[in-house]
Order: sequence, then structure tokens, then C-alpha cells
Amino acid sequence: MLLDKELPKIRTLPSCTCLSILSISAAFKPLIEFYIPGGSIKYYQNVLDYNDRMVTIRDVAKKMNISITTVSRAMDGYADVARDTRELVIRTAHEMGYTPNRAARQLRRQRAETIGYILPTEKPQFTDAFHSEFIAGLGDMAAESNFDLLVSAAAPESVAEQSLYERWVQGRKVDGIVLNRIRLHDWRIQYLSEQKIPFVSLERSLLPVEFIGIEADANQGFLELMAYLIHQGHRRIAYIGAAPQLKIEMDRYNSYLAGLKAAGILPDPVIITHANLTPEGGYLAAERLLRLENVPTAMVCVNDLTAIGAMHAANESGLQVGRDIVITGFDGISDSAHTQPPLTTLDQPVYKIAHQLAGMLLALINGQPLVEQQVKIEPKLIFRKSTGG
Amino acid sequence: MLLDKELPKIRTLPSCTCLSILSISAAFKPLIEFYIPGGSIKYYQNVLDYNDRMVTIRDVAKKMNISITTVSRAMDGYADVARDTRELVIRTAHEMGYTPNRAARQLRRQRAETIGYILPTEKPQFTDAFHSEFIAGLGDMAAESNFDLLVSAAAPESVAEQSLYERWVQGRKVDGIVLNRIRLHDWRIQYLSEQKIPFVSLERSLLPVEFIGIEADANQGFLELMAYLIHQGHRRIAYIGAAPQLKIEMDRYNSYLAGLKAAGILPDPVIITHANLTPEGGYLAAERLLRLENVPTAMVCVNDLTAIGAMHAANESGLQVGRDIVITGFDGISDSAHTQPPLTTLDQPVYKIAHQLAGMLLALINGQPLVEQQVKIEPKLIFRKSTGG
DNA sequence: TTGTAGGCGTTATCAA
DNA sequence: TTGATAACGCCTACAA
Repeated sequence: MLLDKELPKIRTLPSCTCLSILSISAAFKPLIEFYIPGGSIKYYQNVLDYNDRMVTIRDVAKKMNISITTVSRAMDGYADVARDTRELVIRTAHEMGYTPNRAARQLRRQRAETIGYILPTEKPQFTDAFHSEFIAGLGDMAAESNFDLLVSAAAPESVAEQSLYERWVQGRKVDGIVLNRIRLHDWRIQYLSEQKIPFVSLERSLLPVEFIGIEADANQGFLELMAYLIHQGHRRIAYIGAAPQLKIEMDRYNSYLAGLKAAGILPDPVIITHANLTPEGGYLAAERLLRLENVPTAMVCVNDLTAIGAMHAANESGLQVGRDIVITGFDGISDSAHTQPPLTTLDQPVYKIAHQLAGMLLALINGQPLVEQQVKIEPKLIFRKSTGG
Repeated sequence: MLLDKELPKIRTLPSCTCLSILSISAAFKPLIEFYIPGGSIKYYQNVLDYNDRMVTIRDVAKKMNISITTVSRAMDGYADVARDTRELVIRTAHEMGYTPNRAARQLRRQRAETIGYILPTEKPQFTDAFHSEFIAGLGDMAAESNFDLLVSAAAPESVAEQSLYERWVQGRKVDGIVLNRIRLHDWRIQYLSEQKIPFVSLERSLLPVEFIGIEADANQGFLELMAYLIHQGHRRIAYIGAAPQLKIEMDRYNSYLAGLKAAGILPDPVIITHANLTPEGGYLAAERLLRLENVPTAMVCVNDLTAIGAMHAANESGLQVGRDIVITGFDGISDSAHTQPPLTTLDQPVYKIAHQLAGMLLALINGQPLVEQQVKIEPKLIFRKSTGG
């Protein structure tokens, strides 16, 4: 089957990012049988018949007349290979198109070379641009260190979520985990701490556990936003939040309250409401608000998707957003620029945040010292038409 | 280091989906050194100190007093294990929390157990909901067969794209590939055919290569859509398409022309324009159209994102979409329900399409017979406010 | 129907 | 500074 193989052509291999979906459940593969005319049964194995074999470390070693050990160490950058040897090895490997076999390496190293992230959503159809950007950021950084990023989805506080984390941790599917949408008393943080598996998080919890990660400081921007609205003359400002046990909800809600307080406005529980971070949720919440006797003149939403839903509801009620009512978001997802009217929002550099977060996690995994354990980021206020002006 | 380990608790393992990002470039890991007081140097290896070892096939075999062979075959569903043995093995494995080690399996099988998909975009920040759903669909199906899905991004017809496909194919990163956004004369199809690596595609090319995949039939829906617009009285219907070498562009454009023809309307090249499937592109194209002397009264867009951008432009020109001008999309992404006004579109079940596509690819990879090689799907017309009504 | 043994490609240990 | 060798966990040809 193997022909005299031609070596792959020389090519540069720019680093790249790849998403990969994998299943964790045990593999019970269906049996495939072949009924041979003679009557015997064979197991069909593999149809692929590529035209050449993979280039292995042995091929490189043989070509250079050195041992595979040396090749391996040279490639991995160990100090105990002669400078010349290393350079030659790397060049030759490159020319031959050799890439270390990932499976073999993982098997030997007993590391997954993978970091994990579990989307806090019901379905894997994550239509929130926040998630896409977040994943892209994580993935790119992981790729830079030749790590995989494993992503799955599970509803927050569900049984599925718990068993997913357990499987990833206990089954060594991942060497570290990125957390997002932290809850105030988050079992995940406690669990991962106990299991002594490296993790980082966007937002901290209230648990007395050392926080390593990034925190977006909603306060400053929110105060500015509220001040702006109040300066415009708004006194009846509604709030559409998320589940109260979320850290972001607590932060943003508190900032909302602080904004009111700064202007001497008493919060009205009637126009303080909670949705679920989706357009659908925002739509329903806004609909309710708009049916009130004393309709609010502004709606401050906990994220952009909620705001998009709220705008939908407002429009349906015949209100022109930006003129009859004012709506704001939070996140700065790219869609927010193309809503009608474009959405005023607090812009977070989601991609960059995720990128840095993954970097911190990788440092943790590799036992490297972290320059900053706790990073703070200030979202930037972007004024668009949804708040008039 | 290893303590007397407690066996993991019993738990059910529902199948799950995971995205994983991985880098393909050769791994030149930075050297990490340890300066020990004595003066010697040690190589830092692994910080993790989990509390127990992984459960291997040997553990299961030992516990049951049978050979690992039997365990392996029972787990894989081979026919030559006694029914009782198999059941006992599976139950025991389950109880012990045993999951076959993926790396070892891949190494031995010489298969990546991975299918690949390269996003036809510049950046990995895929903000198009179409992509998210497509990926989710692929991933879920892959997961069902315990396959990974490798995802990366490269601009169509770029050098990066070509080298990415080459690396995946030649380096055996994937066992099969899913293609999307087919070009009329698509080098990928020719290349993958030559390399004899299994692949499936959404849309076919014009190349004389056997087509295995799914094709969305734009024609019927588009004709209905055009008929509807014309029935509403529209005579000047603009078209905002994509790059002309795309198969979807050809199909949808032809359907647009057919729709005009059916009503005896001559196409006007001035209001036939091309964008790039993004909101930004749609915005720019629509802006140009709206500056014409003889402004079109309707804009038919090649996809939802283009339509969203077009709506943005129309709104900025002071036009009320649905009343002053009519705009339509294609895809039925979830955002399209929350635009202002909600978008009339041709809805494709993207998730389901991707799911089925991956299923076909897996069958191909496993040498299983395909029930249907060529599947046709008819997008459903969804009328919303963007076309009045 | 079950068990034995060899090897997939890599890295780590130890000796040279 | 280098090389021989033994695992890592799994699958499978072959023998029993």
C-alpha cells in the first residue's frame, strides 16, 4: 500500500487557531461487518488510503543520522543540545514537514494540552456574539501555546453542568478551566479549588478563595451612563437585569442604584426587572414595563442582547427608540452598531479579555509566575442613537 | 504522590458536545528552568498534582479478572465477546468511571477521530450567527460518534486557506472535511478529491466531481418572495449579492433574475450590486443604492447580515423599512427576528443541515453506506415587518 | 470466546 | 552533549 513516498513540499507553517468539538461520552462504536462470499466475516476497519505516511520523529532522526532523543529535545528547546544541532534539527524538521504527533505526545506527557470552557447556556447554539468573541480569544491564545480549547455548553446550576465539570476534571480532559458568568456563591470555584486544578475567571465570586482572573469594573462607566441619562432629563429609568445570583448582575445593578442615588432619585421596584441575558428575555421584560401606567422613559439593560430585545418591544409598541424612549446595553458586541437605532452601550474588549484570561491560565498550568493575578478592565461608554443625540 | 485512591463516584455520562481550539503549528515550547540552591538545573515538568490517577483499561481488567483485550472489545461492541461478559464489562467500566484514553486510542488507530471545518472568514471572531449554528450542528453530530471537530478560519482563496487545508490533509489532522461557501470552480473540491480524503459540502460546485452533501434550493422560495414583492407593487427591486464566484450567489442571483422575468421586468444593472455577506458590506451597498436618482423601493439581500446592514443604511437615510422601503434577507438567523423591523427572510435550518452534513461525512469516513448522497433542502419563507404587512 | 504480545510516536530516565 | 531504552494506554493479529 505504501509507495515510495515523496517528501512533502517545504512550507512555512503560520500559527493558526482551530476550534474542535469533541465528545466525552464513552465510545461504543457500532460494529461494522463484511459478509465475504466465502461465508466468513471480516471487520471493516478503515477506508482511508492516503498517498503517503506521516513524517515521524524517526524519519527526521534517520535523515540526520542522529538519535530521536536529540531531535525531540532540540524541538522542545531543551538547553542540553548543541546550538548547531538544534538549529539543524529544527530546519530539517521544517523542511520535511515534520510536526510532532499530538496524540503520542499527550499520551506520553499525560497532559491533555487542553484548556476548557463551558458555555453558560442551555444549548450549544450560542448565538450571542459575546460568546463567539470570548471563545475566539481563548482559542487564539491557547493556539499560541499549542493548546487545545475544549468548549461545551451547559445550563448554569444544572446537573448537566456539574457532571460536565466533574468529567473534565476527573477524566483529565483539560489541564485548566476558564470560568465566566460567575455566581455569587459559585460551587465551581469551590470545586476547582479543592481539586487543585488551575482555573481563572472573568469576574470573581464572593467566596473567600484567592481570585485569579479579570474583572470588568462596571461602576465607573455605569455612573457616567446614568449621569448622562439624568442630565438628559430622565427621572424614570428602568433596569432590566439578569439572574440575581450572577456577579455581573450584582455589580451592574449596584452601579445602577448608585447612579440613581447620586442624582437623589429613589429606586422604584416596579421598574426594576430581571431577564435572562437573551433578546427574548429582554423583549418580555420590556413589554411588561411598557404596559405600566407610568411608563419609564429610559431602560438600562444588563447586556446588549437584552437591550436588543427591549428595543424590539419598544418598536412594537410604536415607540421610536432614541426619541420616545431611551435604551442602553452592555458588552459592545458588533451587532450593537447595526441595530435600529444603533445602541448606546458599555464596550468591553471581549476578545482581548478572553485572550489575556487564557494567557493567565496557561501560565498557571505551566507553573510560570503570573505578572498580574488580578486584572481590572474599564468598559468604555459608546454613545449611539438609542439614547438620542 | 499517589494516595490510596478512592474510586470516582458512579455517574451517568450523557453525550455532550465540545468545541476545542487547537494549534497546528509545530510546537517549540519555551524552556523552563529551575535553579536549585545547590546549583544544578532541573527541567520543570508539570505542576498539576491531582488527587488520583486516571482509570485505565488495565484497572478495569484487573478488577474483573479478565484480560484487557476482552475489555477493549466489549467496550467497542465487537461481536466476539459473550453477551454476559460484555454487559458486565460495560457496567463495571461505567462504575469505575473509565473512559478510553483518547490520545492512546488515536495513536494506536492512526486516526485523528476528527473532522474539520474551515470558516470562510478573515478572522476567527465569527460573529455571524450562521457560523455559530453551523459549527454547533457539526459538533453535535461529531460528538455523537465521539469525533472531534476542528475549526479554523481563513479568508477564501487566500494563501492561508490553501496551506491550512494542506496541513490538515497531509498532516492527518482530520479524517474528513466539511466544505461550505463553495466557489463555482473550487480548488478545494479538486484537491480533496485528488487526496482521496472524505469530504462533504453544503452546495455543490460546477466541477465534474461527484457531489456528496446538501444543497439548499433557493429557487422556489426566491420566486415566491419576488412574486410577493411584485404583487405588492414593487417594480424597482434591487439586489445586494455576494462575490460572484460563490455558488450561493449564482443560485440566488439567478433566482432573483427568474423572479423578475416571471413578472416581465427587465433587470437593471444599476441596482444589482455585490457585497461581502457582512452587515458592513450590506450597509455600504445599500448606501450607494439609496443615493441613486431612481431609488429602488425594495432590496433583496443574499443573506441576513447583508440585509441587517442594508436596513441600517436605510434607517440612516430617514427611510422607514417596511413602509418607505422593503428589505429581505436569507438564512433565518435568530437575530433576524429582533431587527427593527423584524426581517423577512428565507429560513434555512442551519443547525439541522450541519448536523446531517456531519453525519454524511462520518458515514463516509467509516465506510458505511450512505442512504442519500445528495440531499436537497427548501428554505422556508418567513414574512415579517420588513416587507410591510 | 478469551488471552498474549507487539507496537503506534513521543518523551523521560539513565548511562555513555 | 548525545544515545539506548522503557514506558504512556490502547487496539488487534494471532494463538489458545
